[in-house]
Amino acid sequence: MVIQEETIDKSSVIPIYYQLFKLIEEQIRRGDLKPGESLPTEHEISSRFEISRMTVRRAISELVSAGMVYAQQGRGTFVATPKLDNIIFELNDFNQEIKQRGLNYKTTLLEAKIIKADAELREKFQVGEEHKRFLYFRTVLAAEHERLSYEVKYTLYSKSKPILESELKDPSLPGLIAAHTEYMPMSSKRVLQVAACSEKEAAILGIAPCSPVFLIEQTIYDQDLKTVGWSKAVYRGDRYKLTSYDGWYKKD
Amino acid sequence: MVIQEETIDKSSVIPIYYQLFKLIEEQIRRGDLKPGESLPTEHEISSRFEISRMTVRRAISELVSAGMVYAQQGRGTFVATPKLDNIIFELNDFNQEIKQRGLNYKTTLLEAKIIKADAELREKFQVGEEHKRFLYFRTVLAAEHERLSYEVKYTLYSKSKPILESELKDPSLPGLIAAHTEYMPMSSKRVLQVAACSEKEAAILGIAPCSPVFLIEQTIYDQDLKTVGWSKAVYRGDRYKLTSYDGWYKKD
DNA sequence: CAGTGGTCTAGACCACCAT
DNA sequence: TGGTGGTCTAGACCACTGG
Repeated sequence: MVIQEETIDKSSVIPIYYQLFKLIEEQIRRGDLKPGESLPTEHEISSRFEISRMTVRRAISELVSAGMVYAQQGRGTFVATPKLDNIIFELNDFNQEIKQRGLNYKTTLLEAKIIKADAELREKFQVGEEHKRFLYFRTVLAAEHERLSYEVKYTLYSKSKPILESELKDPSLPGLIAAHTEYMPMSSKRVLQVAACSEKEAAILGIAPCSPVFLIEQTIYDQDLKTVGWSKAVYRGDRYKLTSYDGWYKKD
Repeated sequence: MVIQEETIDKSSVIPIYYQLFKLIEEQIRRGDLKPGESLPTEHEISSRFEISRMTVRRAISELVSAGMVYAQQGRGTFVATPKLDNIIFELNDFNQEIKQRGLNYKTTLLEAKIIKADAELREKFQVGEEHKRFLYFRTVLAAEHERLSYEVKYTLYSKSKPILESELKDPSLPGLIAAHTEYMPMSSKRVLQVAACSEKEAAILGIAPCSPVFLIEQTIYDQDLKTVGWSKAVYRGDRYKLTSYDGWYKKD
């Protein structure tokens, strides 16, 4: 497969590896290089453009990262088939979309208190009798006076700097834990389910009981995989959705 | 910050860059290197281990990919703070979990036919009067005689190799399109919502009407972003969930 | 200005694959 | 055995940051 030579400018401020990456990417997108076909060898590209093989490898490694080609030692480098059957839903924050719409959103703190550890909480946090106290608080997010989500959060309690109400309204539980406990959140697990909301949740969100909702439970761990935080969030099913893009979109 | 020297073995079959990557990763996990702290400079690591700076850079680039450090030109390289507020739900196939449980699952083809394009379909596929025919089919996935999901799928129809029933049962619509049309799927968009299932869907899945369900609509595009396939899938809310892990898990 | 990371070179040796 | 990608070297020059 012939790669156009005239589009590499070695004196450009744009890195050579990046120019080459874009060049090959474009050929794949246009269909000049089809899935399963092989790229020229690294040595061949290197000598054709009179650039170092290491620079060629840098360009190819970018293509590999983008999932557009794959390399096989001893055989060659080949154009990949777009994988469209993966599902990857990603968002920085479930509420980000709401915020980005520029709506007038507001977080309300419904309740916040120190509670005694009961058996269920100790089970969740895998702690014994020595931990008697947890911080417990509940928040509601609303936009344009419509309530959108309801969250219940728990963390291990440790006396430290006083916590401001504004901090409890911050959606980031890991951030709160990092700032106000001795623990450093290192990883987190989330489980997303659909559910019919309870009467209590329905009343808080102002929707009909049994309406379908997103339910996200988050568990936060420190570096020893000790549970240091837990939250359960309910999101109105008619106001949230997740969108995912797969394959080879151009995003230049 | 001191990095242990004795753990790099230049004669090992394990690449040097990988040993160094693991070495620094471990120090970050253990907390020897804390978020915000700087790594030794590339030159310093290079000379301390008596390895090339390019090799050091390779190790650091792996750490950057893992999200554990970030580099700033002219300043240095720093340990990142784990980002736990992202949400990334990922699965190769929404049904993969079901299959992995080793359950006896089965896909049933409910209906398959060539249909005339109506205005709604032409709108969805952004085609004019020239496309009169679409392939339309519906499938149900069951495991252990319990119906789990229901899917409705459309593709542009083009006369080609005959399609086997087994191919219509395959969950991959992009695969079917690649194999039996002139189009090459290159990208795809999915929207996930929660919904209360309709009476028809409830009857098919054997659940109560208005039960909460996952609803995933997928649109498949070719390289020119022309729509070449569309599907709508309904998944029982009480049988599916999405799990996401964030932060610095070890997965050795 | 000195020090940092970013790019690039022109080689080298190796493991792996196909023939 | 020859060709491929994987690793590694010992330099070089640059752009950017900070004092």
